[in-house]
Amino acid sequence: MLNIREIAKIAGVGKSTVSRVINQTGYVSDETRKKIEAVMQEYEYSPSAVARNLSKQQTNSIGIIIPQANNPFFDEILTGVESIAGENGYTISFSNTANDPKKERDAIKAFIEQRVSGMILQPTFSYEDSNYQAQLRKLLMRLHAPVVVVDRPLSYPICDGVFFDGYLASYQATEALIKGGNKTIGIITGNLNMKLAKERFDGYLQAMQDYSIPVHEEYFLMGDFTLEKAYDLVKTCIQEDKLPDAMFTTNNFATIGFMKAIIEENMQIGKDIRCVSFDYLDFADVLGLNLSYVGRHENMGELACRMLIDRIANPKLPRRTEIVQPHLVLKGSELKK
DNA sequence: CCTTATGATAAGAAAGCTTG
DNA sequence: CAAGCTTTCTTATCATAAGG
Repeated sequence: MLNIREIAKIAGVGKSTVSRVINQTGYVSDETRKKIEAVMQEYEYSPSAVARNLSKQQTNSIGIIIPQANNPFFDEILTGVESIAGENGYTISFSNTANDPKKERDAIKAFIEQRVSGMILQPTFSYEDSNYQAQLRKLLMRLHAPVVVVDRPLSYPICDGVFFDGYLASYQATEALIKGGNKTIGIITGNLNMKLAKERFDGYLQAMQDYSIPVHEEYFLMGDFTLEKAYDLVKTCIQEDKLPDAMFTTNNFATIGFMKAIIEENMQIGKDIRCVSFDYLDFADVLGLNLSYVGRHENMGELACRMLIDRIANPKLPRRTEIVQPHLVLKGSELKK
């Protein structure tokens, strides 16, 4: 494989000139530029990213950290980041933390060593813990690159962020179930110590209150955003014959656990019980479930990546926070016939 | 003396080699 | 045996030259 020096020799110019052609910087006459381009094409020259990174002391890559790669919602974020990064000439490095703060720290350290140009971080479940945040802050200082936090807001924000109005989303989802004619509406929550889970519960409660729908505590299924827990809770409900008219499932795993239990009992969503889910599951369409859901109005990954690239180009911008709005999609599973 | 154009050189990390 | 130079490849910076 040829290097820049050999290309320069063949073209009969200095390697600085070749470098200027590659990077479209500085002064190069039209004539020499064409000549160099012809040589580069003929010998299929491609610059060494290794040497380029060494020289520039950075990699033109964006690090992305996601807590749970098997959740379709996080996949959506990842896909969004990747597409915007690609359009702008960045590559991405990916790390999955499985919600483990230690793994997250290791991932950030690896990105520090890689000299990433920026990082998109979706923190672990510990995101509200002040110890965790103090450690995180220290590490992020060492990164010397901008960071955008996604989906889980730190209580002491230290960088740009893209978040979601989960309260409003839950309100709208619950409202859809109410307008769908359901009299008793249950909810599968996450751990309510988490702000993210709490606001979804609060949005539900507010909608119920605004429409004067009585709430029954037996329909509050206190879950933890896992499939197994949601499954167990719904199973118990069915066995005790205490299923409400409709269920609002507040994350993807709650939805899947719920569906598993329902399908296992030979019940049909839309017929035996209504449902609106938080976030979109494409396989629900494949199964013909007509599952209504409240999704995100914009792709949070795309938004975060644009924000990060802006910040890399312009480090002195004031700190920015964007709140993505909900997007309700009704397909029929909310209607009591 | 400024603009355009080009080449020489240092810097960047680390392994391998040479020299004292 | 250790200090120091070379090598890898590219970019950024500086120096230089020509032409207006």
